[in-house]
Amino acid sequence: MSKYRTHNCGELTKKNNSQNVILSGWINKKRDHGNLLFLDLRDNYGITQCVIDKSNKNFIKLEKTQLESVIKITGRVLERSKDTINKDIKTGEIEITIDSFELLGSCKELPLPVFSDQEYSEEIRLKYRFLDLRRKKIHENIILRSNVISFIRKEMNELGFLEFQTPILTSSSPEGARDFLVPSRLNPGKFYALPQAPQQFKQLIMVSGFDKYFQIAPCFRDEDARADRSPGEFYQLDLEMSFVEQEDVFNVVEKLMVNLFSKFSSKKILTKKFPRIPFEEAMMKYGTDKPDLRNPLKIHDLTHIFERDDVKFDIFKKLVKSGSKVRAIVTKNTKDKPRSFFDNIDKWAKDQGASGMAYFTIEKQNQISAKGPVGKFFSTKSLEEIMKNTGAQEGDSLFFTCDKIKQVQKISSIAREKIATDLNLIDENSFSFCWIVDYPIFEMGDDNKIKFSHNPFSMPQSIDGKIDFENPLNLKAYQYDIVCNGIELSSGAIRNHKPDLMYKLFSLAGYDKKQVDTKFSGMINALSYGAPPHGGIAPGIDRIVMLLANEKNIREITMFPMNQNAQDLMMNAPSEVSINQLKELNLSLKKNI
RNA sequence: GGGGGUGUAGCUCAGUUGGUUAGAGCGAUCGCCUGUCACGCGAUAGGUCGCGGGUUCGAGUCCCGUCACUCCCGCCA
Repeated sequence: MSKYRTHNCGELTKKNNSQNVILSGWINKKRDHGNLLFLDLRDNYGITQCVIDKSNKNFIKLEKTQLESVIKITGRVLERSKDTINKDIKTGEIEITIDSFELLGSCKELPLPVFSDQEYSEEIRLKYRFLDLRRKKIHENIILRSNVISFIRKEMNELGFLEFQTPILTSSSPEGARDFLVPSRLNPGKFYALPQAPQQFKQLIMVSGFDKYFQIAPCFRDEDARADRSPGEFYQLDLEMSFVEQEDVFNVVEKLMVNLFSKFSSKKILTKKFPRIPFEEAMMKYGTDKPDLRNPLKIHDLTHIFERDDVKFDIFKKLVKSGSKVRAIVTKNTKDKPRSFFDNIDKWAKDQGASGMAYFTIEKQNQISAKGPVGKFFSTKSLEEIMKNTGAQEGDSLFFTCDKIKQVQKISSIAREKIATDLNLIDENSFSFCWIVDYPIFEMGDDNKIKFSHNPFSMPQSIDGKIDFENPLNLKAYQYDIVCNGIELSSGAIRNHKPDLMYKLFSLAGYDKKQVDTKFSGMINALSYGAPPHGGIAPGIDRIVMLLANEKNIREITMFPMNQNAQDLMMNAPSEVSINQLKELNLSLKKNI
């Protein structure tokens, strides 16, 4: 029998009536009636009410013991009378009559109340994270995270994947995010880098013949924080498979996501087979490559309407002539919405840096007409054409925006979100997954040079067995993203396992063979000794847990997060180091830091 | 690097047009209370109004600067 407990604080029921028990835990709450004291004892498993009265010699001592102190009590389970049952806790049918107690760990005056629904500043929460983590909601989030990770491990093992660790001290990668560097003592002047992802290692694992690999992999990128992005480190479910095509990877991930999300959330998954949306189509319909498909609104291109002579909306017509595009969003049956609804969206668009959003509502008396500030510029025929193009009907409204392609995509994408939110069109009780596929390999850089738009290791798609190297900007890759509720969970690809093809693609981006050999020596060398076709993906664990826990901030699902300035306020990291440590590493600091 | 928000008691917040001694709830301390489960009642302690400067007879309040936290942009192959 344990010295500290016979039961935990979440398991006793009336079945245990009149048993003698020992419980240990934190004092969650005291209700002191002067001669009678109720004390809620809490541990990881639950809360149990304990009672003591003044006839017990321990009464005064216990009455004075601080909240959040850790105590051990011995006592007897007593079934509560009907009118004193607490239905809110698992152990609410019983209480413990305290016989004696022992103070195991005393607690000073608390810098933040643990038992409370209050919100606290991030600063105090992070500094006293061990107290913050005792609180119910975040405690449960962290447990959820643990359960999600074990579930993933179990599923992956059952699917025949092997889990391997890859090095944490590795080499700096030439492209991508900023690296965290670690100076090498044995190699003065040289640095390790922490991996941004185990990308090259997992491909090497495939070349080594292990067939299917996964890892709950820590990844390190020295980039600025966001609400959904920790500074410094995050975790991916990194996976890679040999002898597969894109659909094989999709099948594994779809099955995993559906199992995972249905096990850990009661929200419904809208489509169990995730729609595949080509990148170009996503950019057109949603203005982004991470569309929230819970949102029923779609974006329509109406540029050609503004080339018609019977449309007199000159501001847009002029812009269209100089190469701008017009995009529109249709809202169903909004003819009775107040003027303020439309004006708010126009004002909002202006706040977002757009020139605003023009709008009108389609009406029909004798013939189709448009009602609204710019309605008079549209002829009946042009309106009929708009209705044909967009599926809009009488009583529907259209919101227009006109700008250069990138800006018009951006503003229409966030307008789609804004309008749907205003009209309450998004079903918060669902998950909507999709695959974005057919990413272009290259894009035109600001310097008018062709550059890789994503991962340079992706396999280009061929048409009729041929790859069209003459038009590199048209080349598509077997590269894909998985998106859920507008959040990018991950991107992945079928890899380019042919060195010749890799040299060719790099040459299109302006790298000669020698540069490729230097930059990616490990990879390119390995691919030259018999590499299997392979591909994979790496869904972000943190974002998955955020979706499952319904949290907007990554710190709510991270045990010991850093603040926005990448500092750990509890451990005081980063910190200064001694002169000797620097000396050993052959480092010196600039004086004026 | 840039933009927005916040900063008043241990915690969460209020503080009017610039005007006497800066308040409340929770927590702490002390006292009363034997059926509470956000127990109740009474009292006490607790403040560099983030920091520095300015305007003013007078600044928590107005102005300038600065720091911290946070959200966003840039960045994130």
